[in-house]
Amino acid sequence: MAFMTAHKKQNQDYHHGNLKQVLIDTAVEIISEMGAKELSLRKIAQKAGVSHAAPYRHFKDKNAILSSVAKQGFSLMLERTQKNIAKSPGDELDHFAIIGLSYIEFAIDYPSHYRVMFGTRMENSYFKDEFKPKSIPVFKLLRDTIMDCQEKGLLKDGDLNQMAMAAWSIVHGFAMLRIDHHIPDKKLNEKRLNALKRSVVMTLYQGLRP
Amino acid sequence: MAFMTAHKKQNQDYHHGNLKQVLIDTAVEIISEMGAKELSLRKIAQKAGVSHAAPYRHFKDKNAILSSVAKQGFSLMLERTQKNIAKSPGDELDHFAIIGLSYIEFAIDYPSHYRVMFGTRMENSYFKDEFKPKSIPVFKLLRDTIMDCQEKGLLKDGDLNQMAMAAWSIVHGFAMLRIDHHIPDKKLNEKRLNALKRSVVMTLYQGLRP
DNA sequence: AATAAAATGTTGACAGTGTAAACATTGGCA
DNA sequence: TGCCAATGTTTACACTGTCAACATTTTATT
Repeated sequence: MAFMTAHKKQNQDYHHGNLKQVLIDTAVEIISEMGAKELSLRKIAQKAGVSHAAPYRHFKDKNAILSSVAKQGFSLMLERTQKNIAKSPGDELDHFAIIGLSYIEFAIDYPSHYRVMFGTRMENSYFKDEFKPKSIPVFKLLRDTIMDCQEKGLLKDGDLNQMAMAAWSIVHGFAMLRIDHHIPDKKLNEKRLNALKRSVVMTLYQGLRP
Repeated sequence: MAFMTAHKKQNQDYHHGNLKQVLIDTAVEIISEMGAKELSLRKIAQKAGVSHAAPYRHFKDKNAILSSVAKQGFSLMLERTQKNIAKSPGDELDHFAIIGLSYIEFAIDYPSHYRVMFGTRMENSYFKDEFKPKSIPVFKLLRDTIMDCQEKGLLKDGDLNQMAMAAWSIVHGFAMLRIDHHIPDKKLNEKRLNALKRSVVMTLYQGLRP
């Protein structure tokens, strides 16, 4: 059956080499299609064409897979934000707004990732100390940008932590409300959604001006 | 064994009459102690001292119990907010700030309720159309208050929906980040938490001024 | 008061879940 | 080649939500 090895992912019964990444991707797919609540290890395994216990060779437990999804999410988010900033010729204040908009847009474009990234943390969490704000590059970027704006007098001279928290709160809140469907979907076309997004970020912006 | 009927809740094996409310309360307890993820129908039943299928006489399914928890939560939230407003001699703008603070404080004081109230909505949600913003009194109160402030020139003359969304976003975001432990608990004593809360609401406040 | 009906609670069953242990197969290295 | 570590499978167990069949208790009807 050598001819079957022509296409890679289909019929390599054993040791197909990149199962780890396949499982992560499959998890994301399932969350997208059926919601995080429906995600099960066995569904992941089945959809990946592998026995239900195979994932345990690559992940300690189910949470470990979710943790990987989150890690990939933070990476995507940073990348996108930096790209958007690089595209903009504006000053630091513009960058501040771009960070907020990028944050919201990432959440809307990758809701599965986002929900895993910012879901409830319990004591027995799969996010030991890995994903605390201080160790997440995107948050460092936010803080630095606020500081830059403060130094140039573009934002008010308040407590940095408090200002960063206000910023994080408003974009996180909007993103969560949106992807969890608390904002009615009806009659909210792309144009209106964009206006709403901008309005929310502008409120923040205005709230932190000198 | 007639003497056993002296105390009510203990030994009425059958038909104890208020099982429905007992189950709701037990659900809240379990969520508080072990997190929403750990909540199971069978644990509820066991803790309530009843067989594992008994809840089905009072609730269609597990989600129906959660729905009841949410309903009770909205009720508590409205009550508390109204009480806080009644206590305040201030003007509409003060009321606006009080609504925001009350919202955050409710979420922090009743995190189990709050998580159920504002958790992810899926298509197969237990919240059919019951808990849409428009039909929730607290949100009506928020909108009305913003309108009053606008009429008196206390808040800017923007789109009401957009302004309400900005307000909701920031308090929801902060509340969620807090109860889901994304804001590091360490070194955040009550005093600092209060300052943070106020700062967040004040940012919103400032962002919506004329 | 006797009895039928409705409400409420229990038992047993089933499919699906996460996870661990025992077993099987493969690929690479000596 | 032959061994061994890596990878995948099978089997098993306790737990979950839910349903159907059965048991008991309360309420309504005669």
